Amino acid sequence: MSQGANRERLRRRNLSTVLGQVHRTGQLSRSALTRSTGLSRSTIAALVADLQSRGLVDEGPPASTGTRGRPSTLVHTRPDGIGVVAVDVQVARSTVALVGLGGVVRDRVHLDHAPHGQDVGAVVSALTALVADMIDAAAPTRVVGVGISVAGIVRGGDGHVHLAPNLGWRDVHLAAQVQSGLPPAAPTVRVGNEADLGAMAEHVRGAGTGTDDLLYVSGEVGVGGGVIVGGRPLVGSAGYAGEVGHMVVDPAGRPCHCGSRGCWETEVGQDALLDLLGRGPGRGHDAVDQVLADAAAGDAWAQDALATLGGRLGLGLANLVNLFNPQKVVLGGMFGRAHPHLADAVRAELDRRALGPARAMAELCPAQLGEDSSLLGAAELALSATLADPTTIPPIDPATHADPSTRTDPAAASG
Amino acid sequence: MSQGANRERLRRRNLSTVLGQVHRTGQLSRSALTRSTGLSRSTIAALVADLQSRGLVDEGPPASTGTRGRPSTLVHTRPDGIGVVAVDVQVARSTVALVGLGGVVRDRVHLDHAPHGQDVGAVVSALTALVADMIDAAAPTRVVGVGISVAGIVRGGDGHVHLAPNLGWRDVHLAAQVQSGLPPAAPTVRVGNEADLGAMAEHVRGAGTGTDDLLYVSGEVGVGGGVIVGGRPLVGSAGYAGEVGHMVVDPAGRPCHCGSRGCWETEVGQDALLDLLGRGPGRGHDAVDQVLADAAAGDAWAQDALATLGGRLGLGLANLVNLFNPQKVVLGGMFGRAHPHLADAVRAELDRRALGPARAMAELCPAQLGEDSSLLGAAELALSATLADPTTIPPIDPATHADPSTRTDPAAASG
DNA sequence: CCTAATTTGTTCTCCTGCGCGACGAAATGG
DNA sequence: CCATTTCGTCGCGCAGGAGAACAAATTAGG
Repeated sequence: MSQGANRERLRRRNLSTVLGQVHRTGQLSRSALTRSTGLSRSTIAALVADLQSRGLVDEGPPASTGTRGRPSTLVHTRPDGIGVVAVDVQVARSTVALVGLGGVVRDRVHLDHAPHGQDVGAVVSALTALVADMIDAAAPTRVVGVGISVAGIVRGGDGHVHLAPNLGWRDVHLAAQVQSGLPPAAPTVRVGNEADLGAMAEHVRGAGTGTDDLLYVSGEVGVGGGVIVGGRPLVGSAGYAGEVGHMVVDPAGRPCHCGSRGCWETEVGQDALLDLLGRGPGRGHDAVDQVLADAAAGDAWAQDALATLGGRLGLGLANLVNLFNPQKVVLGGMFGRAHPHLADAVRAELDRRALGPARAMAELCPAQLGEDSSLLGAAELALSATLADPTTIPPIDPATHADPSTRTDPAAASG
Repeated sequence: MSQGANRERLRRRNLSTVLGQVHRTGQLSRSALTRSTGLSRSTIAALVADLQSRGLVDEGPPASTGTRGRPSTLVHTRPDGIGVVAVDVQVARSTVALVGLGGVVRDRVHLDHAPHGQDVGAVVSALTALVADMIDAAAPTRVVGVGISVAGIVRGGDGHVHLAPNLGWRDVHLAAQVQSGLPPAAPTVRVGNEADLGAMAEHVRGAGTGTDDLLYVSGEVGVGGGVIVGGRPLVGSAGYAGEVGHMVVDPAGRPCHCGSRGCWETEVGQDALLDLLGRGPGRGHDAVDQVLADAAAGDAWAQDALATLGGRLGLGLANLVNLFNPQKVVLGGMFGRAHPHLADAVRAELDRRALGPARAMAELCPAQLGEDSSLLGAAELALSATLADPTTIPPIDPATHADPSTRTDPAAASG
């Protein structure tokens, strides 16, 4: 249950703390590290040197801060140190990207899918090939993880996709399939839910920076949710947590594909918006953008529809605010794009439904990372093992000449 | 943000881990500690000796386990070492108890309240006096904390009760008031929500032992909820999290005292049950017990009413299961007492509404601690600071003769 | 009843890893 | 140009956990 802490774990933890901070901020002085960690200067020096020997960070020239005293050395992520391959699987097309430590997208490839459903195996094979290519092309950057974002019900432990309705997937062992299509020395493949990963990304480098309790709700065809609790993602006992889309908001409401009735996403999903305007549930994304354009141009009908949607959105958000007491409520996807037209209605409903103190501290804001949020979240997922234990990255020993297999994943043994 | 770990904190953490395990299990061998913590035998010996010197634990004679080899020394909580005063504030009467390390209730006093509302100040003063008496009477046990359970919206940080509808309280600085009524040397007073504390208690020593992700839902006049996520209580950014009672399950439902409509607790609270049977919203608790007795005696109307209530309960629980993906759903209060009559209807609704994988792993069970769950949770709350940092308890130095002020709280400085 | 095997407690030494103080280096301010 | 401030580096001290060696306490088996 509770782990004891020995020297090894102590060092690991401190390395993890320092690397994590550099990763988040990208650039940070040693003295800032001493302050934020409470560790001494000599310890910080030793930790940074350790991380440097593993090729994870580098020190740059000190930058004057205008204050008195000797300026502190800057620590930054090493551009070609390590990286991960992040994959965002979407309906129309998927994205495969090489993301470096610090969250920089260094390379990006798209894969268009056939318009009306495609064999799951074919999609997975094509993606796997792209991942393999990207790992190869990344050299000399060592790829330490692969993260995949899927809009569906994903078991965290083994990356099994139980159901991804919009992709038409059911019971796909995604992580295992991709892993088996990669060379044996390839890094571990992990899979996460799109919204959970979006929440993570917004928490680390988006609208939720510096906020340890946030709620991310993303509107697409369905509605996805991700929760950060105390700075950590809420996963539940098997990684299924955060499924906000099927929260019942009206027991007698419209039937949902999940078998229940009156699920939130039947009320605030793409089709619900189009239905409000009498436009059929056709090609969702483009039609929604049309509504947003209309509303922006002053179309009262579109504005009304969005306000109605905002009310329904606010109803569900009120429940979630009561349950999670977040500092920020970040709206992503369609809700983020429609934020200007929704916000007033959402806030009004929150005022009506959510309990006073929890309501008062929950700040509503749109996502900042846009299309990239799930992709960057997938990168965070892939990086998480390394961030938690930087000692899995072997030191670059100048004596022993660089072994090509160094690019493999030494983190596989970690739990 | 992320704390660095130095030697001091390392030791603190290890002491905390060991003490926490002894506290939970009450009795545990040294060798079990080495296994569960991963620390060496010599380290465990040193840690236990340290805790022993602070009067927190003691070693008993080794008990043969039937296996080969030398039997391991048993470590148990020290009966008269430290304790906390736990208070459970309820409508009709409150309880003040002295609870020792290990969760043993060593003394218990009740305070009956006037039938129809009483001045808040009078209640608080009376409780404070009882707490002070109990601290005095506890000697030589050192009282290291005071924990109070209240059915209401409580700010975790400073123990401010924003609203406790059933008590008729609004904006009561409960922690501060009680604290100011105690001697200056008295330990810190903390306040928590009844259901959050109930969840904690069931997690530590009730139906949720060994379960790190559980959901506790308690039915009284209203409906309270507490969530344990990854072994830790879900508090949110200000401690307001877990307010399940005002989850809207029917936007056009009955008006709730909170100002919203169709809140879950208007559908499954005590009055909702009585309403189903055409019995007015009178004296809740006794009337509910009568319904339960009727149902147990075979009264079909009562059974039907409970089944209907179970369906509504299941609806909300389905939402929560989707959101939190718990391993266990623990029903407390009225729901726990009515479990035999509710369970089938709840399970049926869960099957219909909750998503497959999350539903499959969520086990429904009644609470085990009954009336005492919030009280024991309050004790856990009061103990938490000491459990997190046992070094706040000074060693009992035989050289320096026992200082009477040792009974004060050295944990006040902890964050 | 006695011996072998096994597991644990105890003690001792070793060594890692962090804090601290001293000193030099690099900036600002007057 | 010097005082002041802040920071990096180096050396030392030390806390605390690991591991080995030995003693102790039990079971298994004859």
